[in-house]
Amino acid sequence: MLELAVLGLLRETPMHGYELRKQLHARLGSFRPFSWGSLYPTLRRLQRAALIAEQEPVATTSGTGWGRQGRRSRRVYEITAEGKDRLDELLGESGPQAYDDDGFGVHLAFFSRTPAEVRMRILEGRRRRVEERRDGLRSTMTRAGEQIDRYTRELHRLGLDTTEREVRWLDELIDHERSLGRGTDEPTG
Amino acid sequence: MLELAVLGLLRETPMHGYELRKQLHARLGSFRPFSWGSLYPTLRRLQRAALIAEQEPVATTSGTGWGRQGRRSRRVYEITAEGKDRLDELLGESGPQAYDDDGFGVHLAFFSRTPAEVRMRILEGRRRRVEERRDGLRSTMTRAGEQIDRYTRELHRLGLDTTEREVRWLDELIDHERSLGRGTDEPTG
DNA sequence: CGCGATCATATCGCGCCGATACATCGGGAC
DNA sequence: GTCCCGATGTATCGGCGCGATATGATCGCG
Repeated sequence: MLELAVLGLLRETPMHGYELRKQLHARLGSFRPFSWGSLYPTLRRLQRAALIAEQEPVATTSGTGWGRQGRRSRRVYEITAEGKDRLDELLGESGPQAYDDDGFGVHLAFFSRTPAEVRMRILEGRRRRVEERRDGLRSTMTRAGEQIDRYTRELHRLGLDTTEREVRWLDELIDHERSLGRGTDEPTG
Repeated sequence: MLELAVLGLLRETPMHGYELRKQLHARLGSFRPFSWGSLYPTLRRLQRAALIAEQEPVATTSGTGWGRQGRRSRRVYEITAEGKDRLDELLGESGPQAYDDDGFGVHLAFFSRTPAEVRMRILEGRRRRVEERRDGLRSTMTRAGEQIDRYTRELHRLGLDTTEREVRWLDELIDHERSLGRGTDEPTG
């Protein structure tokens, strides 16, 4: 997940870790609030795998590298050719992890780069997933409605409401995707 | 989190791992779908810490222990005295992890055993948390509404709707708690 | 000139997940 | 009768992400 997010951001522009995390938060908000403890190890891992590379300090004419007013150590990363391939590979996946609670938000945040038919598969997979959850909640509430703890019942009630709304929300997105496919709509960035 | 859930269930009745997980799902549904890879290691850990204990096969009168038609190896666990203490300790906590996305559902599923004033603190903490998230989404959407990717905007729209509803839902629960405190309502198990 | 806030990187242990393996048992197909 | 399938049941392994925590530079403010 973080791998996809980092590669997706670095494809747009080189950045250092701190900035990366701010951008991540701007896009994903609290859907996936990655922490430092994930980010830095991931950067190391991606670097070792040569999917990203650290830009050299680049001594300027007057040059102490980072020097002058630049921060002492500020590792700016850029995506490599292999990294781009890997990103495309990740973007092309539409398996369960692509519509998990965890993964769906991340994928959606980089949907513009995702091929249209993969987008469709992910949205439909997510829809199926959320429907399952909704149906499970419904049957639990109706069938065993009597013997369930009050608080648990409330929790399920909220879950039912949430899932119903997400299904409707997904339907809107799917409709929009379809209309894009028919060329009816302008693909507004 | 799993520790709390397992101790909470075993306090009610002894069970083996498989059954434990089914019960967990019945209560938590997809709020916290714990996997085998979590459950069994956790049982081992709790057993090592002597918070739970494995019941002996107990040779019956006709007795081959599990034998006859019983499953070959079916480890039935029960909570120990230390386990009960630990459960009370966990139930009494109202820190951040008690109203995290992850932890809140689990706590709520065992709210009946939670002291009333702790319940209140958890509900209010959760409310504050969800409000923060809601406000963050609002400002992101209004302030940077123009330059945001369409899909990201949709994601935030769903999040905003969800958080607004959860706040209202929490208000209902809080009201109910307050009415319980005033003794107006029957504490229906 | 000192001080706190922000910027910035990093590490460590641990909880949890997904995949996978394996063995037993009940029941329906044939 | 037997053969296979699906449910029951336990278990492990690698790896990811989290929370806590440490450390230091830099900036703005008084």
